[in-house]
Amino acid sequence: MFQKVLIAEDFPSVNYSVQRTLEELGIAHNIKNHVYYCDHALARIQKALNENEPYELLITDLSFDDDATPQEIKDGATLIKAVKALQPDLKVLVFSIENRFAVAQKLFNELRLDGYVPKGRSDARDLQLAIETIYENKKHLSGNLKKVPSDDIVYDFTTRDIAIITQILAGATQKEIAEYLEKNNITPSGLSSIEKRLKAIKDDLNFNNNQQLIAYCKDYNII
Amino acid sequence: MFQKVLIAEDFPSVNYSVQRTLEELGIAHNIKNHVYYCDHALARIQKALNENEPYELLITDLSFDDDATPQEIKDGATLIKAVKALQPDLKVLVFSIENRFAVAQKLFNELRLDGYVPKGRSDARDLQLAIETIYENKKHLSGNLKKVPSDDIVYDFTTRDIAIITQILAGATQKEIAEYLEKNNITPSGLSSIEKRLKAIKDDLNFNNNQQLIAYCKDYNII
DNA sequence: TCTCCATTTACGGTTTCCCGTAAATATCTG
DNA sequence: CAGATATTTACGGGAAACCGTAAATGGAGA
Repeated sequence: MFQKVLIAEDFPSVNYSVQRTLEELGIAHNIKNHVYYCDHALARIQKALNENEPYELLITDLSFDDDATPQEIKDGATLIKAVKALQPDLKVLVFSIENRFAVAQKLFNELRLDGYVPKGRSDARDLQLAIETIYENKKHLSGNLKKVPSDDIVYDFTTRDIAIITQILAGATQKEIAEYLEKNNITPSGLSSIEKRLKAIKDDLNFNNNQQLIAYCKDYNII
Repeated sequence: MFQKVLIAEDFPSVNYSVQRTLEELGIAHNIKNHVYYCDHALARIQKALNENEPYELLITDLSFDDDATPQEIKDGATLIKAVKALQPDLKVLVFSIENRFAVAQKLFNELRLDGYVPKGRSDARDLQLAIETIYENKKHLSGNLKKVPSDDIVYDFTTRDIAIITQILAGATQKEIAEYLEKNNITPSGLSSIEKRLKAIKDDLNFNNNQQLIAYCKDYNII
């Protein structure tokens, strides 16, 4: 079994139980292996590398609450990217409240993830199984992930789309949004282009009005 | 310190660490005192009462994931209401991911809650402090709750408002919503009344358009 | 440079929404 | 029951959004 495992998780209430799961797998407990910030996680991995005692596995959350301590890296995905650049062979297991299949799948594809376990009703067992699977050099995508059909096609909004939607939520009219885009050199900026883009998105997602689009964006944490 | 404490929490990853916190406070560990469903919690409290060994404290989550096991009681607030009816002197501490001050305050007022701790960066310590405070017969409202100014005035939508907004999100036009209200005997149902109501809400909340209203509802879990 | 193609903008008609006012209906009060 | 008040609806003008088409613009390649 793994000997050196790092946990990056901002909530002590979760961090503790991951520790417990590791102990049940016979992985020795060490206070230094539990960090509450992404920056600390990266620093510890770097340090371990320097000391020629690299970590074998990183278990990380995806979202980290902001607090008084300003951080360079503010979320798990960015952390994983940085970590993989530093130590490509390090196994990475995500343990997150996010339980949409598509989100996990995206991380597997983009970040060469080794495992994904959503927090949930059987997360302790799930986590244990994932660690064992990864130890055997296999990937582990938890079966407890929500595989909603519509979820597999997460609409990909461009940064311009996001800008438009953000302006809508700021209370701007479409004419004002056109002026805003022009001012910020976001092209195309014409009023007509905005109308067309919104229509195209709504057509794709089978929506009748913009309110539905806003709800969709909120549901999928796009804004 | 308390001797008999019941934990109602659906995620093992959180349940474990609450157990640990209790142990650190010298409260004896017993597998029967950790339940994963609201119905089980109520049953255990009833049983303890019958055996003349009542619980002293209930630590409960607010939201419980649905799964294959159908439940009578599906959320913490309902559980607390039922529990207080059964054993009015039982202390209740809520431990939830929800960290809005207004939500906690509402529970204090309506359910005679004894403590509220949001999951977060210092939740373990926070939880410990809360239990100690409650043991001294005092109320504990965690200082880590988000006290957003706008949060204190959560706009109170009527069931008719919710119906209108739901119809908007179903893609209905205002004319169609009027027909819908009429069909469902929700008064007033006139098109004009819908226009006026939406305008009134937007005026109150300083919004320019309905999209902002939808975003607001999503942010505050109104729909 | 010219042509072709794709993208963007301009324009006009239509629908929906917005918003004030007036009429109609309901509710309350003596 | 009459009169006063409040609520709801009807109506109409105007603004914003919607939507198709045509004109303009901008590159890429010959």
